[in-house]
Amino acid sequence: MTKRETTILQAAEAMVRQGGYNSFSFRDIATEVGIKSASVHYHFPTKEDLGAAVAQYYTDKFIDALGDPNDIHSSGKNPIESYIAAFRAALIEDKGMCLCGVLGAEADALPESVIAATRMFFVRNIEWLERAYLCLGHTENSKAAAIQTVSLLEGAMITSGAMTDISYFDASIELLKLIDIRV
Amino acid sequence: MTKRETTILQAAEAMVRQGGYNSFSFRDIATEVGIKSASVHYHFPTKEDLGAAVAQYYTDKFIDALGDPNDIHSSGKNPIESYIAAFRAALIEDKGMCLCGVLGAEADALPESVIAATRMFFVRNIEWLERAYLCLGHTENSKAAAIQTVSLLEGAMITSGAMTDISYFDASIELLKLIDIRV
DNA sequence: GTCTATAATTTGATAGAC
DNA sequence: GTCTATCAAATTATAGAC
Repeated sequence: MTKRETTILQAAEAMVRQGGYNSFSFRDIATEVGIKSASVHYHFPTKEDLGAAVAQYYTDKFIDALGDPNDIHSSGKNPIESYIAAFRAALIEDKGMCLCGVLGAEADALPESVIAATRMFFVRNIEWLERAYLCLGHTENSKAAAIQTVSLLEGAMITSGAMTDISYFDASIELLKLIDIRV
Repeated sequence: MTKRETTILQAAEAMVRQGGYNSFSFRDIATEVGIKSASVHYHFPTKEDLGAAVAQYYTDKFIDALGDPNDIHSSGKNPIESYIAAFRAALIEDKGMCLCGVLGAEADALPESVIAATRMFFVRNIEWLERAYLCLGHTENSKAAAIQTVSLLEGAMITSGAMTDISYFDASIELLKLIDIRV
């Protein structure tokens, strides 16, 4: 992945997170990056290529930023709280939805490879969360707790975004605290 | 609202729920309904008009189908279970996302009146849920419980849709049962 | 790698006949 | 209300020069 390609993916990420897969064009990306649309096609021949690449780029970046749940736990912190903080930061700092939450909502009309990349976001996040809950002692319900956590956070972003009020996000995630009492 | 306008809104609803606001055109709607695109413009002059109308149509239909939470409770049923069933039916029978969940995810790039109509979906759903939790005895946390419920259901639809596996929806909504123990 | 130029199609929208 | 006809702009994508 060259620097230019990374810059293109960053521009695409911002636009998908604001309005979805069909809300931007190759010209929009090109203008933002400071090149021409034909040059964007050189790096990503079709929009499907670009869509799948940005979903994978976002997922890699997101999972990488989380770090290892066991390491977080070993250092005395709660990995679930770290995970929640990652979503909250994405909502506040980037002022945007979760990229794969948006693509997931539009999934029925997306090209196959974009759907596949979007699905991988959820697979890898649920894997991460399951390991986090396991090291917190949830030996029986770790998979279910993981699914519940990612679902609630995706929904909290949407509710909060639709209401344009971060307090709806914070009110939503309070529900996650109830998972702990189930250990 | 004439029959023709209702038919147009139903076609638009299906398309938004499949792929979002920018995934369909006036021609798509016209073909589906069996008329020409100019005729669609006669009923809904701009796409913003159509978008706002379909969000309001969907919300009215959804809230109306729920009925009154007090009546449900009086008849011996749990209104929250009725609410969950409404979302599950929307996911299975229509094979689509929540229309306002999709629009909420795309909100940053939608026309003002479409965002406003989308926000009303969440306002009215939270109101309904708050009344439901109140009649179940949640006198202190009814608003928070309402927000948590709609967020989790919206997120459960996205996760389930992205994974194309309804079991992710069912695993997600198990978390709502924990709200009861908080009464 | 990036550009100019352009093809082929689609899009939201309007004018005016019936 | 619906149609034909049309428009101007935008869209994805390609060919070929530099």
